[in-house]
Amino acid sequence: MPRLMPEDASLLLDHVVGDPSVPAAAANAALAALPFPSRPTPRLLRASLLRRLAADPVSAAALDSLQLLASLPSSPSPAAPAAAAAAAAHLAVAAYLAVSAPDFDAAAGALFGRPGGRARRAVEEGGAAALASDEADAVADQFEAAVGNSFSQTVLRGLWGDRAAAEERVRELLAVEWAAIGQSRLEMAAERIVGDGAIETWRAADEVTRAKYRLLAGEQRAREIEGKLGETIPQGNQISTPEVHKVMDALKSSCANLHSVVEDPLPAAKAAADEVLAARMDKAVDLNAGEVSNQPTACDIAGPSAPADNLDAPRKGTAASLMDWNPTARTFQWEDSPDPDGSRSPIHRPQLPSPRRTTFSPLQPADNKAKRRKARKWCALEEETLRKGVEQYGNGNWKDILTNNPDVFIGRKAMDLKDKWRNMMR
DNA sequence: GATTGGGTTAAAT
DNA sequence: ATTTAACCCAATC
Repeated sequence: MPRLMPEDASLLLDHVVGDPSVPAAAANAALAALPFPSRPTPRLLRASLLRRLAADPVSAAALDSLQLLASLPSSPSPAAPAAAAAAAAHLAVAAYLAVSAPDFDAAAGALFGRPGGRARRAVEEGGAAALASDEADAVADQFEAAVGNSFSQTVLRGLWGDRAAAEERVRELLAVEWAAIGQSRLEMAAERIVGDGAIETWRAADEVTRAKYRLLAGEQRAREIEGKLGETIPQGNQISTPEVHKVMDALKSSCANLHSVVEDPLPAAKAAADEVLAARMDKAVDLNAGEVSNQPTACDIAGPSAPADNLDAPRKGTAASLMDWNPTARTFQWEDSPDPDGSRSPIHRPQLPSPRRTTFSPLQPADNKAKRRKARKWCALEEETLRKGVEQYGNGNWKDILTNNPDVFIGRKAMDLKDKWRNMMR
């Protein structure tokens, strides 16, 4: 058995750490067990940052990760949703750090002050393109202006002081990023050898290499590919002894074992992406519905959908708000209001510039038919986690089980957990 | 909003 | 053709 070379370690980490269905614990174990490559693949670098963010989504270190992530060369498709999610997460974390710091003035200055503020630099020209936006500029200005102004600080705390909201922005970014992370080097190689590109690859291979391909592809697939090559399988070249058969069987079963352990990450990633897109489209539709009643075809019209919607001040409670009757109007409302009875006239509310929103157009808004998700088989880890979850949180508490295992149940809904449990109990 | 029972779809046998 | 697993819907709490 040859020693594990650094390139091999790099390939393995690229495959495992970059696979969203591999739980954090397993990825960390792999990272601890193998030398981290001196020149990691972009995918591995990205995945490492994502996992670091997942473990610690709202902190100074997270802000670093977010900025680093934005400075990486973008994934295969530099999708607009990804950039929007990155900008929203970065802004939410930076703003939360500022408002939650013991010394607002110092923190806001360090983060948003001109010219050297950490977050300011990231969102301005010359910083990461993905993080730049009019909204980010506006918020940076707000924070800068709030230094020494306790009233503005109160407003900003109300707007940005919800840690859970900031974390949610980061989780949304993680979902988008994982969905776009693409194939590992190993998967691409596998694709070339047994997938669509097989014919060309096999044609170019010499007989020794092709023999290896045959082992990797399995007997049946190899026959298919060689059939398409228009060549007969050279029986004469095959050594046929019981020993060779034993070795081949062993290889095949270890291959099968590998397949059963290493889940294809793409379906989960696709599901996660669909999830995010669907959630956004739902929001768009809901806004339209609330605004224009009795208009069944309203979904066809591009509405005021806004992915940055939840960047709003956390609006808890049921107090009536201007937002209730005029969705385009903006008002501030904060939890730690000094007059909880609401007796103060709105005229006294501070006049900070409202964060601007970038309009977001979901793909294919015309197709309102919510299409059925493609059925994706449950892997052993999911089943085991579900079993443990029912034990721990109780039968029926699907939401708890789901939200406490976000790494495992990627693209699943609470309802799916219920259905799966029903199947498992049959 | 979360959960549930009953129903539909499509893959597997 | 039948069975099974994953997914969806609408009622209910």
